[in-house]
Parts: sequence; structure tokens; C-alpha cells
Amino acid sequence: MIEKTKQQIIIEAARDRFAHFGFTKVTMEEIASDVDLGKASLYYYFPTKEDLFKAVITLEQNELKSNLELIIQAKRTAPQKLHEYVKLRMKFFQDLINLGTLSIYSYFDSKSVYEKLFLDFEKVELDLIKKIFEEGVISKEFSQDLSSETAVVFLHILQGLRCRILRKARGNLLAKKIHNNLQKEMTTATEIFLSGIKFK
Amino acid sequence: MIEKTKQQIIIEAARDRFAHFGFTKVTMEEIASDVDLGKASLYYYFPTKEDLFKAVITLEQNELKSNLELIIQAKRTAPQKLHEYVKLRMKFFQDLINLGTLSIYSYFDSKSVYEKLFLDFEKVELDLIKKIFEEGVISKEFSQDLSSETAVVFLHILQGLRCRILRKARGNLLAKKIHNNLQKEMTTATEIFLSGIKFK
DNA sequence: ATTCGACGTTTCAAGTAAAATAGTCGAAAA
DNA sequence: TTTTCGACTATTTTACTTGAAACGTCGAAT
Repeated sequence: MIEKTKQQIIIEAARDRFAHFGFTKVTMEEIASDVDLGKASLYYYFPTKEDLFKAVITLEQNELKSNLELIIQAKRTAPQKLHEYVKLRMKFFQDLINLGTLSIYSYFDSKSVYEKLFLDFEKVELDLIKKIFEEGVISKEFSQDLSSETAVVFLHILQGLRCRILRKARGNLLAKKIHNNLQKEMTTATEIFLSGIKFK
Repeated sequence: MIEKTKQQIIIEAARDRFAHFGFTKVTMEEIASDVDLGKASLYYYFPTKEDLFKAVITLEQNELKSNLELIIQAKRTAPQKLHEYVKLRMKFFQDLINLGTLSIYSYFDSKSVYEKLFLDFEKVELDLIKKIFEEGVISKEFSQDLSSETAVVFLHILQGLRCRILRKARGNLLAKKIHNNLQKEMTTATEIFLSGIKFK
């Protein structure tokens, strides 16, 4: 067991708070007392509250990223990989706290600060999806004239379907029904998409 | 030339105002003076401001609906129809004023009043898309095992792509670039979708 | 049947004062 | 040297007030 750095401890405490209450409803003092430190001590590790927040997001995103990479490395057909990618992505956005609740808050806050983080992550996702597509092209599972724009569109469809739900859900994210439905729609969309780019 | 009823005149004046400034930024007095009436007179025709607003939306939606129906009635292949459907739908949401700006406001207002109107229209759209799909199935242009859920997913993809852009655009709807891009993505998505449901 | 002026009521924006909180700094502890 | 914290400042948020603007009503007039 590797021992955690103080930063990691702080980040995790912050994550738990932010996950529940969102960025604005959490004070640095609360986080500090969670880790038995004075508030001023937090500022020794993180120059601003926002930087701490960013660190939380980055942690979550990295966790997601490494899990998604596992899928790509696995020995599966490209279509299978894509399906699993979609599934895992949903699971993460659903219950792996921060990214899920966050998208709702960033929805309203529209702070350009986080936008950058999410844009960066979009690039990461794009690379992963492109990789699946490229593999599929090489293995002749996918059509040979797949452009990289295809990956963009696919990701945007996933984002769009989620975005659409987010708009409707408004608070009652609890509603399992909604999420089950989203799950289903994403699966269907993926299937049709796969059928559409299949090698003939 | 059929002469317009007073209601129609009022609705059109209201539409012009709402289109520019949105629901909250328009007063009943302004609309009234546009049609040379006292404010109280408006209330003779429309019980509340919201009812007037609803009438505007309904007008716009009906206009869109009848235009979409023209596409379906035309003599084209099913894929062509779907492409044109998507194209026209975009055009309407883009510059046929109210529906476009409105979705942004309803985004934030989240007034459940309008939600119902939009849900109703979703049903209309669904029927139209289903009709295209059914025709395609009969003419053996589309796969025989197309469920009606496929139409739902397709519509939701269109909505989602738009929703996603809306979230990003935030005010600068002017940005032609963004809309061109959206146009492109929707076209690409439609192509892949079509290829995915094609009869084999 | 339609219009309107005058009025009551509600909603909303601007302003403000008090409280909460982000962030600083120098000294102390480890 | 690295880490912690108490006390302080500056900024932001919040809760509240208030006056104007706007919704909606009603009875009289046309």
C-alpha cells in the first residue's frame, strides 16, 4: 500500500464535499476541518479554491481515462470495444460522482475555467475513440473511408444525448428510469452507428 | 387574400417582439401599441401573457409542421426525404426566429408551461419521422426490422446535437461558424444513420 | 362585441448593510 | 526547511428593503 500524499488526502476530501454540494456550497474551512487542518494550510498546497477544484476534476478524469484505456487494450473486436466504451462512459458519468453532478453545475455556472478542462478531456476521448475506429479500419471491421470526423460526430452524439437528458432531468437525477432510457438509447445509437460504418 | 383576424395580427406582432427580445423583455404595452390597441384590449383576446406566447409558439410550430409535411409528400427516396427533413428542421430552428431563440430561454426558465408545448411537438415530429421510416421499409430502402424506437433515437440525436451546441453557444448565436458546423455534423450523422438502417 | 383609462397586485431590479468566505502573512511548531 | 495556524484583510454572497415597472382586472364608454 502506497501512502497517500497530503495533497491526495485533501483532494479526496474535497471531492466528497463537492460531489454532494457542488463548488459554491462548499467552503475551504469545511474541507480543511475534514482533514484536520487549518484553512490556511490548504492554501499551502493549493493556491486557490479553484485550483483545488480543478485537481478534483483532473483526478476523476484520469480515473475514467485509465479505465477507458483498459477497454481499448483488451482483446475484443472493434464493435465490442465501442459498445463497452459507451457503457463504461455512461456508468462513470452516472455514479462516479463528480463528473456527473458537475456537468449540471457547470451547466449553469458557465465558468470558462472548467470549460477548458472539459475541452481537454474531449480531446482525450476523441483520441480513444479514434483509436478504436482506426483499429477497426485496419482489421477490416469498419469501412475504409472512415474519416476522423466520424469519431467527432460519434462523440458529439453521445454528448448530445446526455446533454438532452440533463436538460430534462433538472435535479431529479435520481430518476433511474431516465438513466435506463438513456442507456438504451445510447446502445441503440451505437448499434446503428456501427452498422453504418461496417465494412462491406 | 383572406383578411387576418385581430388575434392573428396580435400574434404576429407579438412574435416579432418575442423573437428579438425574448419572453420576459417584452411588455404587453409594447405589443399593444404595435397594433394600436390599449394594453387592456389584448386581455380581451388573450387571458394572459403566457397564453399569447403559447399562441406564438403554436403558430411557428404549425408553420414548421406544414413545411415538413411537404417534404414527406414529395416524390423522393426515403433517404432523400430524411436528409431534407434534417436540413429544413435546422433551417427553421436557425433563423425562423422564435423557436430558435426560445429554446435558449426555455433552457434557463425551465417553465414547465412551454415544456408541454415542446413535448407535444416532439410527438408531431416523431410521427413525421416514423412515416419516412415506414415508407422506407415498405419500399425496401430500409432494413425490415426497423422498430419505432429507431425513429425516437434518431430524433433524440438531432435534438441532442442541437442541445449540445446551445449549451456551448451561450448568447453568441450569431456565430455562423458554429451553425455551419452543426449543419455538417447533422448531415454526417444522418448519412451514417441511413447507411446503418439500409436494406441489405 | 370591442376598446380603454384607471386601479390593485405582483414581480423585479437596484441598492445596501451585514455576514460569510476566499485568500494573505508573519510567527511558531515539527 | 517544511509545514501549520491564528489573526487579519478584501472580496463575495446573502438577506433585505424599496420604488418602479408590468401584469392583470373592472366598470364605463363606444
